[in-house]
Amino acid sequence: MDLFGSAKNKAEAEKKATAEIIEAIKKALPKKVSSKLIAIDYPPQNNLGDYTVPCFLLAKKLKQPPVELAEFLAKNIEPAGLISRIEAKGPYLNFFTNQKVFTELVLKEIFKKKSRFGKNISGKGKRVMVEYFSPNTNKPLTIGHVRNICLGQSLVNLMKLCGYKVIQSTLYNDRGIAIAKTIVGYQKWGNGQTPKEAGLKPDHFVGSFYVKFCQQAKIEPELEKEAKKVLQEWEKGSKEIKVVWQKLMTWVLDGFKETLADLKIGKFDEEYYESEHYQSGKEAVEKGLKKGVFVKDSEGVILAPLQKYGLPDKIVLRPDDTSLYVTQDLYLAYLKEKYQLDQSIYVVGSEQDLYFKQLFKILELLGFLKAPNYHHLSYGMIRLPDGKIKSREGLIKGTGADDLLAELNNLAETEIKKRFPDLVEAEIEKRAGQISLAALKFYILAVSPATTMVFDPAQSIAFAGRTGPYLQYVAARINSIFAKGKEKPSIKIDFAKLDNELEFAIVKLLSRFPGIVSAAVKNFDPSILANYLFDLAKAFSLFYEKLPVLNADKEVKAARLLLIYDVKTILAIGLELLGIEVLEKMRRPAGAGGFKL
RNA sequence: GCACCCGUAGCUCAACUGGAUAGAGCGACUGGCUUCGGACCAGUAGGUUAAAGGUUCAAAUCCUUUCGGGUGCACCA
Repeated sequence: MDLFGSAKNKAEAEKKATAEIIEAIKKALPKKVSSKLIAIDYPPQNNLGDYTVPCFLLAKKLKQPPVELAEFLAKNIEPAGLISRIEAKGPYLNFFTNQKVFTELVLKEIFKKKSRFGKNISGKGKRVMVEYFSPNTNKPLTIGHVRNICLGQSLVNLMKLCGYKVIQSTLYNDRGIAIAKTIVGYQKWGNGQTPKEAGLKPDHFVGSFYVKFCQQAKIEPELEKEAKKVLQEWEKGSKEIKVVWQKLMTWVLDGFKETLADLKIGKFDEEYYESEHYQSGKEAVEKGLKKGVFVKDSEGVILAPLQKYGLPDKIVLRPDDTSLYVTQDLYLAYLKEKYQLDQSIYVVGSEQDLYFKQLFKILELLGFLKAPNYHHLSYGMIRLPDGKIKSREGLIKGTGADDLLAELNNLAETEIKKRFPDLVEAEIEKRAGQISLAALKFYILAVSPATTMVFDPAQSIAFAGRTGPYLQYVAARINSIFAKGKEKPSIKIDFAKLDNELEFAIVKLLSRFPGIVSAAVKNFDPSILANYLFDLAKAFSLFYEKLPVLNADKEVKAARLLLIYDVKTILAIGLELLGIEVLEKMRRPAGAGGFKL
């Protein structure tokens, strides 16, 4: 990842500073060098400077020791424009910017552009489909699905900010042996009951039959055969089974809708159902055969020979012409053609890494998109401290999405009541929902996707420290200052008043936001943004602790109001990109009475 | 058996893809509200980056080997 160099998307101040640095170095050198050799970066610590150029590459090119070169450059570059001071520190050439001018550029730009700050055109004119969620429809959702949804959602938001036209899609895996098992379970033990009659959330109700089937099948192995038979009859079009199937699927999807609503996830632009497409996959296979992408072996199996690409061959159609999971992904590629996609992204767990390598190769051979335009956003699974979250035997307590949401909601309510005992019930509920969701989403999104997360239902998600609620809290505090001060921020201030290092640390972080957005999109990794937002919030807290805003001298106050206003702007944009709500207040509204200090 | 991923503080995770003294949060211990919101802030302890070699001016990062964990591997979805 390159948070700096390759990001064309930069704050004005940063653009200007880097251009000046490159220019100055080139001018000071006796020989002409390529700009590529001047790799500007951020120093590891604030006191070292604002920008740094490690001189190794240049030194090699110029055949000079890096330390000497850095010293030479430090002496021979005259600070000008945004650059106020240059220091050689070993082989590093460190640049300090003019704090006042830099601050002015950054704060004004954010104030003027608001949510357009951070926006860029890297995706302009490009159509991209992000397929995520894609659940099996035989059991309730788990925390794993939540990770998928959080990643998909924030990636969509980020790409939209970068100008992409994004089509959100999902694929319901509503066919297959697991569904057949659920049908058998319901037929055997369901007694024609409805979820309502059973007093269960519909997806949990349906899932209970799948679990019961799996438990019972261990004792009665012949149940497995029964399920196979049901699957065959279903595929042949048995009316009787279709009716049951339809009923169960409707329930499950209703249940999913509730969970998605709890997670504040909106509609998908395109919802695909495997049951509707799996048979059409054969057409896709036919086309592939004609193109020579697939071959039929002696037993009548149709496969894609992929060994010459370093991948195992992939079977795409059984000898009896029945299709496989991959068959329908091929068909979907034809269906998706109508969107004239430039890029297609699949958010799916890392256990499918090989599958997607094969799929993308096949799709490329079939003449769809070129390889780099397919991307598998692969994420690690979520495990319990002592193992994996198994879903066949039913969910382990606390790992189901609904349980988890309810549990977090309770925790949040308790926290709120502890702090504000006389808040009205409706307000407690509302805030508990917003805060617990922030905690969950940030907890998941702050970890880079590839990491296998270890999750302990009892203690993993907290509300203090490096958490979603902390970020909400910082934003709420800033709001609070404006509510109390009753003054609007303005850019007609004396920027020289913002001369504290705590303030400049914030300004520098603010200036990096556009690059952070670019990096998050480029790497398909929202955790870059999540971690940045925490750093920004933390920098604000440090400032807040030491320097008063409302009680400061008039001019200082005006300047600081603009600073914190811009912090709030970026926090709000960033949190929204992560799918996290910003709260105006986290405590009882002033004037509501009865608030005890 | 083969392939891919992973191993960083007691725990959960970072580390700008090879750069400066490996950083946060939690937990532990200590301190801070007559001052804009204590879901906060400050401080202390905690590391041979699984181990051993190698490449490099520079390695948690790249290569090799070993150990440990995970995930896949053609007619499941």
